[in-house]
Amino acid sequence: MFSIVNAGRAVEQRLEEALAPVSLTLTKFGMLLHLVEAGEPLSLSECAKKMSCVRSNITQLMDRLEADGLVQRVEDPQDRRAIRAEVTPLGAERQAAGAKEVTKVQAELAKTLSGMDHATLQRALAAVK
Amino acid sequence: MFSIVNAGRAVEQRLEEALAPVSLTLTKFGMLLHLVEAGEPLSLSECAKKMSCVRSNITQLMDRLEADGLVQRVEDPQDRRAIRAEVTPLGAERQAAGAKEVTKVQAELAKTLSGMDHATLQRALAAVK
DNA sequence: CCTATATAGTTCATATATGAAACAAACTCG
DNA sequence: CGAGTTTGTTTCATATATGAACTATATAGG
Repeated sequence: MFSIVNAGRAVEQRLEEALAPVSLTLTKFGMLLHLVEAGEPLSLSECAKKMSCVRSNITQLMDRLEADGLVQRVEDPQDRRAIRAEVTPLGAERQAAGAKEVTKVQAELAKTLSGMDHATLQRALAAVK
Repeated sequence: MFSIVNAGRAVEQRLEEALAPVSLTLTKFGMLLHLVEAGEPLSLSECAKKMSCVRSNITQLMDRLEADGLVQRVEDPQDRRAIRAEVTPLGAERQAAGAKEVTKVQAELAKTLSGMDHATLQRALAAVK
């Protein structure tokens, strides 16, 4: 059981290290990825759902992303309560750079797990969730 | 790759939920477990090594464990710089209660993964580390 | 023996996470 | 329509984590 926890943390660590050179953390990269994939500004509540975390966490994350100039808070004309997060050009650029690093880690990991049955592994890990 | 990270987080979450009723977090339980297993007070640096974290983290963790009355800082007569963490009777009791909960989660997880080749899974997860 | 360095712990700034409480805006129902 | 509820965001207190800077002690070499 602790092998699963440790393996998860080890992969996280590797991703953090890979993203550090492009000045991103895994959390920031994940948020940017969701926003880029969505193709449109997402409300902070939607962001919280995508990131599987509570909303107050997103408030803080957006503060940091805005301070980095990667994201901008924009008002929602449809709902005056809502605030949407919009990726800036710099944010999109940074996300793309991060994606390259992540792909590298993925390739390394695939190599590490060569010889294993990926489908079986995938099924086992999915079952845990 | 993200399956591994997610699976790890999911297991962590389940452990946190299982430990909550005995007023422990996974971090606190882990620290108590190491101390109980050691069978003697450990210096805070040794604690950091066991927990695979930096020493400043242990300073804070011990502050919380001491506030909970689960651990006590004791001086080391051999080395006046060092401070050792000693489990209190309450701490030992709490650790034992936590261990029961952890065992339950382990059993559930084994059931979830029944039909899978545990050895293969174990090997794959170990390879990632 | 004294100086240089290493080790032990803490403090501080910061990142990430949660959950409770507060507040505004939107919505529902009688 | 207006009261009560839900939804969206923020603020605060707290837990967990890192790394740099600081202090005290130990230890090694000249």
